[in-house]
Amino acid sequence: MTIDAENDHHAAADGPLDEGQTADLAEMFRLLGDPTRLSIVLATLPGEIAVAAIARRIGASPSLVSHHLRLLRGARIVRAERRGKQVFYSTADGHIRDMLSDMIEHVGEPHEGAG
Amino acid sequence: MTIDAENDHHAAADGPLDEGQTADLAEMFRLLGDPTRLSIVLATLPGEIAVAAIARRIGASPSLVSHHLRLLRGARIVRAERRGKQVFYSTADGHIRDMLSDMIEHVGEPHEGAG
DNA sequence: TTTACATATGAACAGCTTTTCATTTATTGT
DNA sequence: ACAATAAATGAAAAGCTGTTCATATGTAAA
Repeated sequence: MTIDAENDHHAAADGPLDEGQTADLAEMFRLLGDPTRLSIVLATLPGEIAVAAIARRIGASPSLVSHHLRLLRGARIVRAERRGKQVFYSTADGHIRDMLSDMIEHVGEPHEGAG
Repeated sequence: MTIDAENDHHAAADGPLDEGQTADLAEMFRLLGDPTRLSIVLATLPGEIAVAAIARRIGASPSLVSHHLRLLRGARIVRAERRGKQVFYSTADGHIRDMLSDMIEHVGEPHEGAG
């Protein structure tokens, strides 16, 4: 056995990524693709922040923020840590932070053909 | 006046990005967040490719691919060029290509805490 | 235990999206 | 003009998602 199941499952040569990786990447994009949820993630970028603070910052109800945080936690985009009554959220790891920082830079830069 | 309207519009200090930029970024993520559409974009990454070729590659109907391509064109994620009967699509510009390349690398790398 | 606060969860509604199928437009060759 | 191929479009169906409101859980202090 030189190849394992992870690389094989009847891959349809989707491009540089196999079907599973493409699905994973899409799922991540999907979660970042809602403005409320993206704002929540961006709010966790500078450092730990509690649910109510996120809610105030982005102008949403704590309930809504909590619902979204559950999805983001599930996808390991954010990480939770309880301290007393509050739960502090932060961006899950360096990958996510780097990725988002790159994206944020890209958004600021000018478009081709818009000169 | 030291600040202009672009930076002011009663901005709720959303983080590093203003409300409009956050919405734009979310819209882009949203479009990449569907597996079919992401596969289509990935198929355009290596170079120009016609609609029917994309359809074959990802195993979807030409009609479906065309519908998705319209959305991707609208968001300037891909660019179209007709040559004869066929329409060749490619990734719109360097930003998008860089961003996606970065993402693809990130997807391949190991998770923290999954050692 | 009771009160108060912070967060999480469940159910339901409204609106949106993806997909399919049928049809149409564009282009080339006979 | 006609036929053949490639792509685009429109309408309708089926399923999914974001949001709200009401309620529950966890935590700390009185």
